[in-house]
Amino acid sequence: MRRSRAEKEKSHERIVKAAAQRFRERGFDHVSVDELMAEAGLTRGGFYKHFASRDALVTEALARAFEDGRVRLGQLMAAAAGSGLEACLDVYLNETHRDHPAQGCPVAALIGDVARTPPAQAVFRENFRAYADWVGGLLGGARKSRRARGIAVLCALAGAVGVARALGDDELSDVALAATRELILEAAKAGKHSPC
Amino acid sequence: MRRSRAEKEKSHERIVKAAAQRFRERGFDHVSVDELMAEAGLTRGGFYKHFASRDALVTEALARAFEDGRVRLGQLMAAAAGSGLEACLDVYLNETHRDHPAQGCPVAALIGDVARTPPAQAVFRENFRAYADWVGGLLGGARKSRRARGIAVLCALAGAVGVARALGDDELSDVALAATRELILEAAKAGKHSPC
DNA sequence: TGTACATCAGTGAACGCGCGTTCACTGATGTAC
DNA sequence: TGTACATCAGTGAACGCGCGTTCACTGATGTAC
Repeated sequence: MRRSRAEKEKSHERIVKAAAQRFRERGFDHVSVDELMAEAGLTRGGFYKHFASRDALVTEALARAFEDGRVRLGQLMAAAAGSGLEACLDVYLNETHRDHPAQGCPVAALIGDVARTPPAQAVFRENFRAYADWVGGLLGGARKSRRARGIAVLCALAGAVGVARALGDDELSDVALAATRELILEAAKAGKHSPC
Repeated sequence: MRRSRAEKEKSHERIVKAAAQRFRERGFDHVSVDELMAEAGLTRGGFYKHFASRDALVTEALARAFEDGRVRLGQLMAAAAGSGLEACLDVYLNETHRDHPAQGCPVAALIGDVARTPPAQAVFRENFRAYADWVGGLLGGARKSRRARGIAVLCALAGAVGVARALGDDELSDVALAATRELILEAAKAGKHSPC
């Protein structure tokens, strides 16, 4: 039976929210429309009242994942001891983030999938740029190079968490997180008072 | 009709070789058994004379991809101007590597897939460790911390190439590669004569 | 070296399953008067 | 405010397709004598 506009919007939200989490958890594939609709308390058939295709949901869910990530990062940074770069590293490079991709950074969770899903790349690009600029803002040193250095730091962060997840429960997994922290801090220190 | 043992081995090689390339190119999914058998000049039905299951091929192909990568890296390093860390960065962080995942580093191409494919993780772990130690050997500074720093550098490298691929043709893609080069060089310099 | 038989690499059709998408239908919502 | 009708959110069955896996079959290879 028909539902009110407000209820439709709520349903839409629930689908996108579920997708943003499940996609980060298991990738764009390995999550079925059926499963997402069930998690949103609906059934298969209604999906196309909300999205033109599964790919359309992928795009929207990716944008939502970046938004989630921003919000969550904000919360954690506010709670972290101190602030700035070190707080960011603490919040990103830890086991909780590694073990809970569904609530984590979409860059770490979805680079591989995005590389093979052209329709999602525009959303990825825009949001990656914003993330990188935010990270760049935490760095000292020359203002002009901050965007570039922000990008490099974000690549290193995502690479470390991605590798840590691929390594599973190994001890190397923890080393990857800790060593990346040191790598970034050393580079940041060197970047601050340029030639030493 | 039956083939000789030598021919079977050649067939096996062709399948694994094709798989090692296609998997890096498009991920573990998005490559069908049919396609791989065809690329090896065979037909679907014979697959199970070579592998117990598709997953078994995934594992074997991942190991092969690491081997390929090692060989290729060796060749390119030998041809590169100078050697050591800078040659490694030149060889890894460039557009050719970004645009040809099939011949490239399995860490950059497959971290996401491996994280979601437990049976492949043992192979990944072993080979990642070997790669990281090799990279660590290119770094100066304290011997004890070289493994850890090698791991961090490899994470940063893979993260940069992974992100560059996800960004597609954007200018940010080139920035990610160049900025990661700088990040690693700065960190390596700082790491050499520890506190400055 | 030659012969007879078992083995088995490779073929191509078929099976079964999951999944994205479509469709006829229901009945509450939204709208026009 | 009330009534009549069109709209459309959500349902559940069905369709079509791709893919991993199985299977009966073929004929060259490997082996035992």
